[in-house]
Amino acid sequence: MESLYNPKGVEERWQRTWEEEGHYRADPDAPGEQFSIALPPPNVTGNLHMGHALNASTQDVLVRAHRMRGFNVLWQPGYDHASIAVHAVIERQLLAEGTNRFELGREAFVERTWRWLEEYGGIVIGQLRRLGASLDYSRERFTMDDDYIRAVLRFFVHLHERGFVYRDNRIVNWCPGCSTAVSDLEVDHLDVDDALTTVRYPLADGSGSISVATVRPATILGDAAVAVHPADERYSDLIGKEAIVPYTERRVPIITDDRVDPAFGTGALKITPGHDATDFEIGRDAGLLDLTVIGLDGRMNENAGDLAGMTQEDAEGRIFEWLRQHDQLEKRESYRHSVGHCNRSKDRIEPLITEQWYVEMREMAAPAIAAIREGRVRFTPENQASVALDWLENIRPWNVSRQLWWGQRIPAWYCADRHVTIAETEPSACAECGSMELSQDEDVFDTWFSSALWPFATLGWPDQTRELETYFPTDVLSTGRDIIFLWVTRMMMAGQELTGEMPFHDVIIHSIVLAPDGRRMSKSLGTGIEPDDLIAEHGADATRYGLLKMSSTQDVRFSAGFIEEGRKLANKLWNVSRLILANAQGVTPEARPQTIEEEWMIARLDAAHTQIAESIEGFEFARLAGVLYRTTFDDFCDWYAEAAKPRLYDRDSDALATALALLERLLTYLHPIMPHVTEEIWTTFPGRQGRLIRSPWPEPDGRFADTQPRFEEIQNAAEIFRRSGAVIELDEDQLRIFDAVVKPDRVRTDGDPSAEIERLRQEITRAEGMLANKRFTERAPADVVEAEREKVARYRRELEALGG
RNA sequence: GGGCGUGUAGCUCAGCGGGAGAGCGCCCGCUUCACACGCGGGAGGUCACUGGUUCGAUCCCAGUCACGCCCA
Repeated sequence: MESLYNPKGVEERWQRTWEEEGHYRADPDAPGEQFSIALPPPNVTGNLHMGHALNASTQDVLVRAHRMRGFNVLWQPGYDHASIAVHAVIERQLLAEGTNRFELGREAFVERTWRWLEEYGGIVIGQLRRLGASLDYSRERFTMDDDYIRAVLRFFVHLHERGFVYRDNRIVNWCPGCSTAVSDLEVDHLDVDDALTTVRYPLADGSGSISVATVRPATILGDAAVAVHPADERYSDLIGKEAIVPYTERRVPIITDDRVDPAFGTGALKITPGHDATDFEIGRDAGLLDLTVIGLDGRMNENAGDLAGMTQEDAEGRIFEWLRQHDQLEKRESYRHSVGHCNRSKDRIEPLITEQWYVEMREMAAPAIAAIREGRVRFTPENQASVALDWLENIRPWNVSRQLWWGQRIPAWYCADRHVTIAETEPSACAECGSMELSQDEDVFDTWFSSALWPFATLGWPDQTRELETYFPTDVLSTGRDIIFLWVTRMMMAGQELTGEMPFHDVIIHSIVLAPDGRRMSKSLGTGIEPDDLIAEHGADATRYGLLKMSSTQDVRFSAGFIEEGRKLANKLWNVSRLILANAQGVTPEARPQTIEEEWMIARLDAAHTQIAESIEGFEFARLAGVLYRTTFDDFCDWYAEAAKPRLYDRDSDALATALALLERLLTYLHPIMPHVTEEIWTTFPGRQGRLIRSPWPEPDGRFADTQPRFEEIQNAAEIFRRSGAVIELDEDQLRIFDAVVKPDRVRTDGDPSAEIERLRQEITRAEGMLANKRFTERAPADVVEAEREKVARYRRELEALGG
């Protein structure tokens, strides 16, 4: 064994071996209680980023720990098809080739997409292998697999049968860049510097005018009303009159609506139902006309009269010119406000009226709300449950159609009379009129509509497979905060609706690893850190350890120190193993404790055992890493191994057998978080067979908890000696350990205990001060008071030993 | 506007009712036969601020000031 642990070859070798030997494979017929996790499907086009790596580390700890505890484990991998992202890539390619998807045709477009994915898609899961993620790679699924598509179509048909599905002309978030509608959740609101224009609208009866403020003058052409707040006295005598819309010179009513903010602009709002979401709602309630003047391409459409075909900017220019000529332009001032942008293409969202498929969600939300409230689905950290609840309680209809070609095509067919037939497979005739001339809806489903089925569609649903029977419902879902609405709540709703069960009972929301500057990692700013690079530099074990150690409940800035700590831990473990194994040829691991340090180390492992169990059950992975670090460095290496060294050098067979057994136990505890180095060491034990990955989880010993105080006396004596050269009295056994660990003949001390004496005197003063306070001794709990008394006694003993 | 969260050592973070902690960095000393990715020692903190509750507050409560994220 080399003196420096080099993870490089070791990690790759074990990843290959574990997978080849089938340790990652799930067998639904195997014994043991089930434990299953569905890996949140990464985007098929993506690369492994920090979130993936942290999330996979989290899940792998749970998966490996449960496997060792004898559970029948499935960790299910796969991809989602990333409808918009992939579609956009292909469209960009076509544009560069001087063509477009319509020239190419739907079938060829989809064919080309598959070919592109074969070459460039699906690399994240391979990268997870390098992290040591023990997914069942043989079960990889894709949301565009034939079976999966069948499940998605079944979902839609089911929702249709339940009466939740409808088609409607409503205002949507239209992304001109992606040429599709996107859901509210796919829109980011960013502050934008705009201009606020105040325009005078003459009253139709010639009695004056009313001024309105707008950030989008081009939409004036689509105005259907002017609205004021009902309580706004400034305008009370104008209500019911008509105003004349500039440029088009149409007459529109002046109405009231309490959604108007009297503090915005002049307090009078132009209502343009075709181009603003709030206006659309006001317009619907007031029975106004939905006039659209901007088309899907973002340009003025045929309703814009002589401005048709112009860009909005050009149209605005013409409208300004007209306003100036007619002296109706009151003012124009700079204005900063929040504007929706597509979170894919970053284009400014155009609110437009289009016909889309919607799913009414309220009825489906109710069981998900109940499950969270009743604790049947728990969130960690707990406060994330309220985020999910808040969204579910205010849920809105879901626009599930996307005007794209890459995805599951909506199973709705139309006859010449526009009757709709919804069916899983292509119908031979219109359900309403029997017409045989049918054409299928051109749109595909929102990607999240399909991934909502992930925890069970990957197991074969709607067929009742062995996998579904064994592994569903799954146990844990681990993901990032931004995915709660997009996915977690939707999986809960789909699960209840289709299987009658919540798809998991625990949701872990992992922290976000920020760039060192405290902002989200950003490729464009160059602040991204690639997990692959960390693995190459420090090893997968160190990367896993570091990511988990740095991710407590709050978001955290990336700090290489945590990864380096993991690397040092691996190296430390490697070297203490060298110490033990170098002397242990032919020895069988067996705990035969005969000395204080051995008994104490067993007690320390027992204590660690409890804390490890608590950390895993409570999903406290940073705490888990901390416990393992301290147990390894402080307890095992600094104290136990140092104390045991003389007997190991003497090849004392009891000491060696015990050392091997204790090391084995330590390796087992460390395996879920650092699988490679632990497996590598474990395998080199004399006469070893089998694999650590499949070894049983240790049981605590429980016999030696009372060794703690006697051992702490040694540790305390060592500290005082090292600081001051003063020797605290110890018994013979304790002295043996003290000599082995401290090596007093080699320690150079100043031999000046005065600083130590001063420190102890201060401590005594503090504790005696407390004890002199009657209110403390009377009101504080008895054990607290007693503890202070004991401290004073101990400090006095130590002071005496120092000659103070 | 509503919600969630964070301000603790130079840095990144634990701790959350009874003596302020870790890792990294810094200083000093160690080629001690597992490890210099090491060992030992040390310096460094009005635990954001102001009140309150308590025998006792970094921890609980109220408010203030900063910062972050989400929803509308």
